[in-house]
Amino acid sequence: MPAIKIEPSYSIGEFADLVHLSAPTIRYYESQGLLKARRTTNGRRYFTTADIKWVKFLLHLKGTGMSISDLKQYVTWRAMGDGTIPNRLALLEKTQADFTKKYREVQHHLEILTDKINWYRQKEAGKTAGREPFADYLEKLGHEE
Amino acid sequence: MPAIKIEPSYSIGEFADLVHLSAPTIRYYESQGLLKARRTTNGRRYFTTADIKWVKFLLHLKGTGMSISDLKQYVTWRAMGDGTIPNRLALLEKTQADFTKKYREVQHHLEILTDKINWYRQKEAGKTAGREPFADYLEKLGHEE
DNA sequence: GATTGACTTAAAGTCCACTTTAAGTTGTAA
DNA sequence: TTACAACTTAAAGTGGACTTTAAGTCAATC
Repeated sequence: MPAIKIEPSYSIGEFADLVHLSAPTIRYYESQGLLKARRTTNGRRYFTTADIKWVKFLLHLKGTGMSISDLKQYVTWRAMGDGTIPNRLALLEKTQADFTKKYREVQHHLEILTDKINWYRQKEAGKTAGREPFADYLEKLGHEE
Repeated sequence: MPAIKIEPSYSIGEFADLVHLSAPTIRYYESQGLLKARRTTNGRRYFTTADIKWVKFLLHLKGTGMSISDLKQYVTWRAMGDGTIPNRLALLEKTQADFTKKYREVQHHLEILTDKINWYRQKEAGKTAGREPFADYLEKLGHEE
């Protein structure tokens, strides 16, 4: 029995598959300072389960609209220790506020799209006698603009 | 009293302001076939209230993720008459399906972001003794990954 | 021991949706 | 009538986030 548990390690190709990114994208992220890869003696990158968790979290942040440079700022602060928690918190709160605003906007776009789809369906079914303009239809639904 | 109501008409600059786009963007959209501008005798574009409605609708579609070329396809079918309603309906339904999927994904990203913000707040308040890893915190909330 | 596939780097290329530039024309106000 | 803002065109430039290319190294299999 080994006294210590051996952490699995992954080549860049394996790692890329695990986080559903391409190997060049991983290298690009590393070049941007979003992650750090360890190296084998002959210079090849390898990654651990902790890296997988980190990248997955990064992708969540990215998914809420943070740019690479926002993420880089976050990472920089993170590396500086707990003293920068207020900075990180402020950055995430701003991201959250911006994203929530956009989220409400696209929700409205989706409502209009859905209205239009239903309007076409009614039109196809001959229920509007093919005549009611979409604007009138929207107004009837209370979805102006 | 005039016998007919005169439709207001807008120069490209006025029109751009009304729909919150730039004049070059309006020209670009026209060049892509997304809208048609009428011209004065000396070649200047002018627009009407119908154009405003159309652009606003276009922007809703765009807001749900339709690309310029998707929109162009839609416009082309629209110009061909009611025979293409099934085509347009299918395009909008696909847009809706794709968008709904993305919408759910970003919703999840937002949840993780919110969890992280709350985790930082607790950490700042000294409530986790500065020790509970974020992964554990997530797990407690049932928000894995 | 030769081939194959995965890795290494730096740099150039791609895509989309605009935006900016350049060079010129036109309409209105002082 | 001269200034100036707003318009016209075609073409080139921008930004972000990768992706692709080129040229080479390394490890494992036949």
